[in-house]
Order: sequence, then C-alpha cells, then structure tokens
Amino acid sequence: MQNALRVLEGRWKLVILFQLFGGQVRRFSDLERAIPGISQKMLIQQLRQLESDGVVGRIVHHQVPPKVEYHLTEWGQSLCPALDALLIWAEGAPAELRSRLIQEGPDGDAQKPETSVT
Amino acid sequence: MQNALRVLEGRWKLVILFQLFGGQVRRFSDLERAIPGISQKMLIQQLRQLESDGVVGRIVHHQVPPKVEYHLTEWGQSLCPALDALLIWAEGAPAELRSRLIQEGPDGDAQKPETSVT
DNA sequence: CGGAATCCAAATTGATACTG
DNA sequence: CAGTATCAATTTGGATTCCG
Repeated sequence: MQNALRVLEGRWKLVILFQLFGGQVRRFSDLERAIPGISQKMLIQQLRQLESDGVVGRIVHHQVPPKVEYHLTEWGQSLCPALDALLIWAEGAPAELRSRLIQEGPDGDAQKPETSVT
Repeated sequence: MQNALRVLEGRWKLVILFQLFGGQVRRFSDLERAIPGISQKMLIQQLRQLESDGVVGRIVHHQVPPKVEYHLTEWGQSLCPALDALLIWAEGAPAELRSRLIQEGPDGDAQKPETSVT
C-alpha cells in the first residue's frame, strides 16, 4: 500500500496526472506549457517514472516533427475518482494557503510549538 | 490549487494522514510505532508542516509523562473522501509494484525510452 | 514521553546548453 | 518537437545526543 502511494510522490506527479485526467491525451509540449514552472528535465523525468510505474502510457509517432503523446493507463484511469476527490478538497483550501506556499518552499525546520493546550 | 497539492507532498504526509483518518486521535509515539521506517525527526517535521498547513491539529496535555495528541482539523477531515479513493486505488495496484518500489528509491534519472510505437 | 539540535550523506530539483 | 547531458543548489533523510 505504501508502495502505491510512492508512485504519486514527486513534485509534479499529481499535477501531471491532473493534466491527463479523464482520458486526455497530451503531447510533451502541451504538458510543458500547461504546467508553468516545470522544466523539461523534470517533466520527462516524472513522466518516465509514472510510465514505469504503470500509471501513464506513452505513444511515439514517428513523424518529421516528432510527436509523442501521453495518457493514463487503465490503472491510471482508476486514479480519477481520487483525483476528483482531491480536486474538491483543494477547492476548500483556506485562503491563506493559496498564497503562502508559493514563496516558502515546504518546511525549513521552522517551528512554533504550542498550538493549543489543555 | 497547486498549492493545496503541495500540502500533501512529502515522503510521509499521506501515510500520517491515513493514520489520522476518520477522526482518529493519536499520540506521537503511537504514530511512530504505526509507521515503520519513519524517524522521530521526519515524523515531527511532517507533522509540523501538516499542522502549519492547517490539516492536522495538535493538543498538548501537560502531564508528568508528556502527552501530545494529533488529529485532523476540519479541513483535514474533508480530505477523507480523497484518502478513501486513494485507498481503493492502491488496492488495485499491479502485483509487480507491491515489491518493486521497496528497493529502488524513486527515480535516479533512469531511462528506457520507446515503450510503444506507431 | 515528546520533542529539539546538530551533523552529514543522499536524493531531488532546477537552470542551462546541446541534439536527433 | 522531444528529449539528453551536466552541474549546482535545494531538500530530504537518518543517526545521534540532549532536554523539560
């Protein structure tokens, strides 16, 4: 079980999966454009991992300008309900969050203990 | 939206959340024991992040042997449907995965191109 | 018990440049 | 277009020691 969750680990995995949500087929450059901030390296790396984990499928069209399309595999599709639920959850995010996380990368070993006491 | 997803990023975040699933209240040591492989440092770190992101709540009981309990906040609770869906998804994981991921940590810039061609 | 602090190694990510 | 290659910068993770 932990193993399955590890498939989703990674800075861009979920974001990518959302792009492929519902059976969408997208080209490499489409994804690149659709995901601001991601680098080619990260995009291809995460895609490769998702691919080798069996969540994403890749199809190469040998044309003059190369064309490669990505999509969710069958198992990947079975993730949709979860992605959907996550989407709903994300919408209910506290307004603070929407802006805070942008600047400060996760963590930093910051601390501010006692939150509530009895 | 990307922001909300980042809240769940982290090697142990989801695992911890699953422990708090459904309104469970657990002590620090409970979590430590329930999550094999995690270190105190990681546990406290991830908990603090989840806390500052408003997903997890923390209550300190000033007793002789200290006692601290963690639980999902209201927003955290709203994540349950998603966790549930993930649980279901994870169960349908290909048998291969169940064992593969254990050894090889994610990535490593590994590559094996052409998966399927037209 | 429930951390905090430190040190340090390893993994992940990012920016940039280059290629078939 | 769809990557690959490299290198540097962050992050992450683990082990250990100490504290109220």
